[in-house]
Amino acid sequence: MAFPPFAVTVDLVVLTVRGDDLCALLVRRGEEPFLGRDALPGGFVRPDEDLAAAATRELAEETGLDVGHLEQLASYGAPDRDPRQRVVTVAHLALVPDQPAPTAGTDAADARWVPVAQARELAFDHDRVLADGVERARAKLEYTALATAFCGPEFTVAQLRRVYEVVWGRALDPRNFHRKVTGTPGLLDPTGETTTRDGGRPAQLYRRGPAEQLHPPLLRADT
Amino acid sequence: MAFPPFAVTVDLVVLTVRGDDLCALLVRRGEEPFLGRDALPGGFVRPDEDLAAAATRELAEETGLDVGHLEQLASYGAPDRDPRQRVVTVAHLALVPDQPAPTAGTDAADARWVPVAQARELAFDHDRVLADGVERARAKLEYTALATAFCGPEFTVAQLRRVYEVVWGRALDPRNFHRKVTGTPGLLDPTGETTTRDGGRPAQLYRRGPAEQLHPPLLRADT
DNA sequence: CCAAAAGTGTTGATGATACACCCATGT
DNA sequence: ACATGGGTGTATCATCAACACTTTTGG
Repeated sequence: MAFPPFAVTVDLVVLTVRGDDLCALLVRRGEEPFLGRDALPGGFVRPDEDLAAAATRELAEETGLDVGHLEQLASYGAPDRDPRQRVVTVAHLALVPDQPAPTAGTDAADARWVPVAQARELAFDHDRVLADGVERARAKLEYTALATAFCGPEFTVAQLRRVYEVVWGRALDPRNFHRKVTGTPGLLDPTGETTTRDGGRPAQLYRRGPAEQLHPPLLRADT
Repeated sequence: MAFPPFAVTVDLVVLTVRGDDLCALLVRRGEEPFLGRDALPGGFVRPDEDLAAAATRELAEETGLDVGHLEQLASYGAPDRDPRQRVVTVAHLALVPDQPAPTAGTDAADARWVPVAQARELAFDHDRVLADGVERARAKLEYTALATAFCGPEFTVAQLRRVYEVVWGRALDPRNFHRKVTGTPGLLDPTGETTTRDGGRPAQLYRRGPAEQLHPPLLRADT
């Protein structure tokens, strides 16, 4: 059977919360096309490899990161998106805890975190892919327990709230947020430990619980 | 540059509401592999064609249907999903109004509607793809105006409610549903016309309005 | 008149927001 | 003592489920 040959790649929108910014992992391209421009990390899918496996492998290669969460985002296959040949890319979204710096991996020694608000003029159609990934992350925080993927294995309610505030760019009431998340059964698993902090009352430490969905959802509407 | 060659296809989960069932469009395979089994309609992406364009073209070829809504669903690319060669398929979800029957198209003269509850043992990994499409449709009815895509250009509130009841498999209160949808600004656009009906008070006819999102959402939870 | 389906009003429960207030720690 | 941030109580407001009720047609 004759069929048109395509190259298939995976690209990764890797997001984290650093300080006051939602950041994406970008690599500087070392070859044409788009030489010198920033791009999302990614690479070819191997002949015997599933799409999810390819995404996991690329993420491990580009960064030594703990992966909080990895899911398929969408596929992009405009005929002219790569000037060399016909390429369809299956983009994936990864949410990871804040790491000191992405450890230099094999593919991309110069991978670095860039606030998504400043990530512009990326190679290929990666502006669009990044925007879709950010929008997906914002939407999913509303009704899933995904925000915990941005935190380390143990975290306080205030750290979790910080994630929501940074991703949504909106202040939340600490009191109501606390009641909401501690009142959702299965969301948070108290460790019994507390943190020593710089100048306030110590906070309870939690691990993420078994709940995946948030019911009822947290809303980001202005109202 | 060397890269592993892949075939890329689009597959379509085409859903409609017929009577008391949510139905999917299936075609009987006329060749190996999976000869004689049911499958989702689909085909190869052409060399100069976008993914969305390929989905639109296939949908037009397989059916002469009015397309209420078409969106990308997900991609599937397990190495062994097609025994002949490495194929990655980009599945799309289409919601269409109830049509008397899919008109025999070029590719699939025997395309037909099958209730999703009875669609089993499909070719390739299409059981999984269909299940993902149905779940996506169910979820999106909650917070978008997508249900109108299942209706014709003009419809009554009761017809729209019927869509929700069939897709969710759950009875809704007619009074509360009516208030909810007519009270959401931009969702429904009254035509001023009414229907003549079999034995009750005539209903107002509506067209779908400009609103895409439902705020607040309609919930399908049991509570 | 009666049946059937459209559409309205009202009520009690539930959840969200806003904010006053108390608790535990470092300096 | 007091600043800082963690955590609780409570009033007000919006929304929802439930259901009695009225309206408009066909037989």
